[in-house]
Amino acid sequence: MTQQVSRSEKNVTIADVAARSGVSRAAVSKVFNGRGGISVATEARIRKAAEDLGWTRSSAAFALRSSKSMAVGLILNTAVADPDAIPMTPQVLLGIEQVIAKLGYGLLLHVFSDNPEDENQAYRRLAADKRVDGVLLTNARIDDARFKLLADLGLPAVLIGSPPPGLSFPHVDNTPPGAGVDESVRHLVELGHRKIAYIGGPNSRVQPKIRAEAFLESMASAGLQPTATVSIGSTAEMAVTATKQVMCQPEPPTALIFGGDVMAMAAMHYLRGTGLDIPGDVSVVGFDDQPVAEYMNPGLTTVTRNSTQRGMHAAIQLLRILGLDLPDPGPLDRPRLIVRGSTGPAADR
Amino acid sequence: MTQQVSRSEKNVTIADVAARSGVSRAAVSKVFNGRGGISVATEARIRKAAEDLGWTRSSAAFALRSSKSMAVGLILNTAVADPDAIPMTPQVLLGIEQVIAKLGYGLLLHVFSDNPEDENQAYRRLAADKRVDGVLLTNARIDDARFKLLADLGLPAVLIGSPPPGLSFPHVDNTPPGAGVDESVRHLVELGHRKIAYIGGPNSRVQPKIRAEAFLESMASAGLQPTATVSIGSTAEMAVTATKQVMCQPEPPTALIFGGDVMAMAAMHYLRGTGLDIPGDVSVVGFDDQPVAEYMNPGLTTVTRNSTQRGMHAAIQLLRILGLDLPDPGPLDRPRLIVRGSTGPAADR
DNA sequence: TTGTATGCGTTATCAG
DNA sequence: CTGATAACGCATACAA
Repeated sequence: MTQQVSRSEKNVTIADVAARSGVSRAAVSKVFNGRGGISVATEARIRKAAEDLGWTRSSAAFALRSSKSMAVGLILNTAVADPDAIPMTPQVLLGIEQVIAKLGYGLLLHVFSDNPEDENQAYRRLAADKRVDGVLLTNARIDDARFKLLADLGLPAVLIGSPPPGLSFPHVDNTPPGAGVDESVRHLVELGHRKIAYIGGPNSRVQPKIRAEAFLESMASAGLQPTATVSIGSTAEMAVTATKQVMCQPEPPTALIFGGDVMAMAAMHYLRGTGLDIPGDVSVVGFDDQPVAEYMNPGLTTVTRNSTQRGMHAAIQLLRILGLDLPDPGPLDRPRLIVRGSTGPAADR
Repeated sequence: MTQQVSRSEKNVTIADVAARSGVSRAAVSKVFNGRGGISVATEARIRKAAEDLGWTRSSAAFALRSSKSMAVGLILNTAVADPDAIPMTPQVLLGIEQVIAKLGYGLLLHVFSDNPEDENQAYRRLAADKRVDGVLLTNARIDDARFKLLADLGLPAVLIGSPPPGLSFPHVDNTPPGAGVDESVRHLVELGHRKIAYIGGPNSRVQPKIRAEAFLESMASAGLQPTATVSIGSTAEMAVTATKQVMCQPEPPTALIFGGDVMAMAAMHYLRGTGLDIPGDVSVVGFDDQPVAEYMNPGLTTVTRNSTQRGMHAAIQLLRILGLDLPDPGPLDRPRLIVRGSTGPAADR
């Protein structure tokens, strides 16, 4: 029982604790920072005093003095075209939080619009403000200026995903970064598909580009020519547009691989509307399992990744850079293909 | 062109700005805190100097001195039963961010597991730490201790959703809080349905309870007896369990209203598996439009809310409590029923 | 209109 | 092992 919670909880400072336990403020500080030099008895007395007074160190004073904010920033940049979509699954967030919370770190969220100009400003400010000790990045662009900028600013950062080719930057991703797409292709080839198309996000983003390239490679190793490889955008609308276009070709594909589940689901919806049967006429594969992909009719065959783990590893890597003594988390789980009803034997035509 | 970005960006402090513009530190402070008393010319000089030096006030020092952290906390409590589900759509997050970011506030995210014991601790710490000036709450429980606790701690807070009945607490929700369910019932009644069941989240949560009650009221005003009202849990699995049970009754309903879209989608999936036609045999209605609800087959009839707006209003209310001079945002948009293919005329049996 | 002095709560240093 | 004391960077009353 902590008595009197609301007893005009003034600002109980370290001085109060020191006074109550009859020691100096420095002694209290030492105890609560794990720095030795305090006798066991004294430490117990100090801890008790702090407990009684309900004292917690002021994060502001701590930050000022130690220039550690004990917070990491998560920076999401939304696409202008699709302001409603945050390129981040809640699971990643959860993973990050799980790691940092128990180490006393907070997660400061930032959502920037996709405007490189004020983004520059924003990052500068972030570094100058020192509200965070490091940042987590997502959704890298091919010509992303953030990597150089952050390096210049000296702000520790870890990218969730892969950096642009040729650039070395701390990041967390599967190896190879295109993992998952190869399995999708293999699965379709085994089902007898020869005419396969890929419809994914814009080539200006690293992740979609990598996936498109992985598709091309996988097709090549299967000895196949892709029917189409479309890099367009990550929205449902764009997926439909691209699907329409691809299916209107003289030799339409019998299977479609998408860069994301929402794209795939939207396309399924559209295809059904045109009277095509899935998977009778055309097979559909998604990417990055959405919980609801399972409930589609037919269920969507897709690639699932351990998103919570992605978040955890990213957080761990960042904290390691910040100097915390954490074990290397090792590689990420390999993405897995989940076969459901949206893929079937190739139509015989 | 800001010259020399990486010129060992030491700690450029307010003193540097003062020196460069030939004034005292106090003058600089005054300019950047909107307190008058500085001549236009001097102010311009000061601002230019700050610009040149890339100076931003240290958030730590500011927080220490002014005891304002310029951050708000968003507290999510995940259900133990379903650790992968954050009870929060990204849109709400986006709405919050849009409001607070341009006012210089940061969003500090916290995810607690559903354990009331350490939750208490966590809130105490949150208040003591003063890392946030106020908090946003979600997912209220009927016997939620947080409201009293936060009041005791003097930590400003706004609940997204409605507080437990009988309790007054700053919050943002539709009026009435059950809005949307009534429309669903009316829609089904107009289609000729008489046997309607409701399957929603647990009664221990405020929101699900309110929705269940709204369902009962709407049924009563239509002169109907509900076939079933199940309060179970918000997961897909639980929705399926409940659906199975409800449909096995001697007189199964011809229409099902669910407390959430994921529940509805999972149930649709299950119902199809049992050979039932949607909406031929049974109509299905969801709640809180998920973008993908549209792509189900048939499309899911559901209630959509302006989630971004919910987030914005919650943030605005909190900032108003914190003393910012913002206009009252007024009421939320009323939820709208979106009729898609999952609802149709009542089966004739 | 501008400058000076002081304190916010903590940690680091260094002498006891 | 302990206790002063000086920063950390800023905001504010008050003096000029």
